[in-house]
Parts: sequence; structure tokens; C-alpha cells
Amino acid sequence: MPLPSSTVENYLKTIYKAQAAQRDRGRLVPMGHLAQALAVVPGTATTMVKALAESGLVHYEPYAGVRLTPAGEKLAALVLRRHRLIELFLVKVLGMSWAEVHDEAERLEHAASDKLIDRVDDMLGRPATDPHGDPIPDSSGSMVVRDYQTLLTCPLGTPVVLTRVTDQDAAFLRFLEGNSLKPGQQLRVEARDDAADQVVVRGKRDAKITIGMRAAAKLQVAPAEPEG
Amino acid sequence: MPLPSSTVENYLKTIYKAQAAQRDRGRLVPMGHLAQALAVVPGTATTMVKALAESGLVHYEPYAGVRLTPAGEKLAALVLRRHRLIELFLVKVLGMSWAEVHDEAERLEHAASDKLIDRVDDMLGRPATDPHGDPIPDSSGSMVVRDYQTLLTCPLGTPVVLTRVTDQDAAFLRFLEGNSLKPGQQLRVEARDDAADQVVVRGKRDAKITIGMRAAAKLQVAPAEPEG
DNA sequence: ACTTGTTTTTTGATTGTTCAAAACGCGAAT
DNA sequence: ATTCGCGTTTTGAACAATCAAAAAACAAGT
Repeated sequence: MPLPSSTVENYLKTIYKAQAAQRDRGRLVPMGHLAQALAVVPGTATTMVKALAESGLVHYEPYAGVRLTPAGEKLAALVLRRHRLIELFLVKVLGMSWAEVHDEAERLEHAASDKLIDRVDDMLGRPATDPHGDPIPDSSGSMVVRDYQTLLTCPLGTPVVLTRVTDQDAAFLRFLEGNSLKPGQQLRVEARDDAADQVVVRGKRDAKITIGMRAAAKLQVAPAEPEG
Repeated sequence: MPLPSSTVENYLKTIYKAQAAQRDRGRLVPMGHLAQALAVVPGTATTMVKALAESGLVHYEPYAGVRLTPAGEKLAALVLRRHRLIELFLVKVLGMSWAEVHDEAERLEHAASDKLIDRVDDMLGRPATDPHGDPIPDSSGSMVVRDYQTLLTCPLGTPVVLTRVTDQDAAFLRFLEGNSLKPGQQLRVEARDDAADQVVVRGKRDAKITIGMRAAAKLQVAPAEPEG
């Protein structure tokens, strides 16, 4: 059994993220969704998924969809681990912008050895999250998943801290950076207006920013810690 | 014209190194030699080289061999640049041993973007050589090739400095490291014995080391600079 | 020139990944 | 229940890279 090709790694990673994105973990991911996420035609995804099922990495039900087996889940988590550690490394050590590290990591994650990744992990002090706030699995593939609220669901007026940004689009990230909306930043939601599709946010001592609800839903927050 | 696949990059790199290894640069590299260096059967190399010739990257003469065109040479140099900068980075920044970075770089060189490589180049202070003393091409693909003597050809008794090790085998490199035979090290050849296949070397203030002539030929040296 | 031996090329097949388009299955609406 | 439409699967074909083994070319040596 040869190491998984980068194609296999990408299928597993994509299935993993699709499963995580639907509230009900353990539900089957439809083929169409998977194909779209991977930018291949549906038939291609079907063929590949059948091969993955042969290898015992996924559970596949024709006409229903696909789900990772424990083995597939572990492999997927290790791919995410590589990806996220590389992203953090590129930002922290090489000083790259968080907006540009995603594509780079997308390629490097298939080339870096476990030895290299573990060394990077040590050098960074075994971090819990990457620059976007995504949790980093440990070398055994397990990771702490935390459920956050978003700028759309958190209470108004209460101070919160931005913890995670669930969109890797470079232009979006540059916009956030320009408004110092990065993980760790403390802020407050001042108002929401459904009709106008507006969420008004005020930073610690910055000007207020108005964003759309689609964007607000991508910004996850936690209750602010009492200041120390 | 899509970016060269990592297979293409490896063919170009291998042809480049084979051409450099024969004293007469510009002579054709025989197919058999290329196939062996790439660990493929000769027929595979023939097929691939014909495709490279189609793309204008090599000049191919049936039954004679192959040689890089200027376009191929530039591409090959950029692959070497990526490889060598990555090796140096892994040693200098991540603290890896020079014996283990080759394989890692062999994979990363096909995944790292030019942007990343240039950043690494800056961070390292635009170095001239990698940890093995191999010259690093600049971002335009040109590099300074210097002709050194080896421990087999340098004058006896004269102090010289080790500048380059032309073998990437991990076990060999570990042996050298164990005897502090690394680039920069100053030493002197005390004696050579053809019959016994021995070259006796003495380091600055270290014990003397006896190595075989095959190994000695892989250690390149320059006349020692007068001490400053 | 002929035979021998090595190197190179050709041919045919295989594997992995992909697409286009035809065929199929399944739930919803009549 | 039959049909409609959508998503899914199948089929056939393509491309890149590879191997095994047969065929061809070349370099020598008598």
C-alpha cells in the first residue's frame, strides 16, 4: 500500500471539511457537493470515491453520498495538521501575509515529511490554532473542536474576541486585515439590521466597521476574557 | 503552456547535473546514463526526452543523446535554486542535519512558489552556496561555477579549505560530519598512497583522518585564505 | 563485410486521474 | 402510478508517466 497520492489527500481533506461544515457530523456528503468542492465533474468524484472505499478510507453509499471511516478521518486530520502548521510557519517565521499562505500551504502540505512538520510544530511551541484560528490536530490526528458563535449570533454590545475566520479567500482576508479584524482582536457588535444586510462592529479603540451578514457569519467569536 | 510537472523538472535537473559532471559542457548526455540517474528504464527516458524536445527544452539526437537548450538550462537552474535554498533553509532555520535535508528538498523543490523562494533567499542574506558548497543560482537562473581541486589533486602539505562535497548520500554525509569535515573547515593533505587507496588528511587542530580515494575525490577544496 | 554485443528505440500494455456525454435511479408533482 | 427533473453513475476516451520485451542501430573485432 503506497502512500496516499496528493489527489487522495485532497479528496480526504475535502470530505473532512464538508462533513465538519454540516452541523450533523456523520451524515453523508453528497457526490455533487464533493465534486464541486474539488472542481471536478461528478463522474470523476464517483470513480475516485469508489477507489477510496476499496482502500477502506471512506464509507460510500451509491446515490446517497460518502463519509470518512476512522482511518480516513485520521489521514485527513494529518493533512490538515500539515496544512495549518505550514500556514502558521509561513506567517510567523517567514513573515508572509495570512492572505497569501493558503495557496502555498495547499501545495506544500503534500510534500512535507512528518519529521519536518514535527520540527515546525516544536519551533512554533505546539500551537493550538493557525493564523485563521483553525485548530491544529496533534501528530496522532486528534484535535479539539470548539463551537463558537459568530458575529451574527453573539449577543449585542458584549465584548467578544475574534477567534476564527472560516473563509480562506485572499481578497476577503486582505479586507479583514485592512480593518484589523484578525484573530485575537477584541470587539463588540453594536447593531444588526436584517433588512439592510448590515452588522455594525466596533473594535477596542478603532473606528466602527459595517459588514454584510454573509461576511459576519464567517467571523467566529468567543466571550472576551476579563482583562488581566 | 502549463507549468512543467515535477517529472519534467526532474528530467531537466538530471540532464543539467549530468552535463555539468562531464568536463565538456555542451556534450550530449547518453540516454542510458540519464535513464539510470532517473531510475527509469531506458525506453521511458527516450519517450520523455522526445516530448521535452517538442517543447524546446532540450536538443535531442537519436542514438546520440540529449543536451539542454538555453530555455531548458534556465528552467533547470531555477529548480536547482529552489532545491539549494530549501536545503540551506532547513539547516540554518530549522536546525536539520545536512545529511537529511536532501530528500526533503527533493520533494519541496516542486511545491514551493518563486515568491516563497525569494523570501527565503532574502532571509538567508542571498547566500552563494548551500550546505554542501553547491552554488545557488540567482532568480534569473545564472550561477557562478567555480572549478575547485579535490583532496586527490591538491598539493600535499599546503593548507586548504573544504569548499564543496559532491555527494548527497546521507550515510556519507554523516560520516563526514562525525569527523568535522564540513565546508569551511581548514585542513591539509599529509599523504596519498595509490596502492593502499588512502588519503591522509589533518584538520586544523583535530586528529588525522584517513579516507579512500573514491571519497577524497568527492571533497573539493580551495587554497586557504591567509588568516585574518 | 560479417558477426557480436551493447545501447537505443519501438511497440504494446498498465496505472492513475481526468472529462464528456449517455444512461440510470429516485423523489416530487401531477 | 406515470412522468419530470435533478443528481448520480456508467461508459468510452484522453493524457501523463511508466514498464517489459521485441526490434533496430551502432561500434568494434576479427
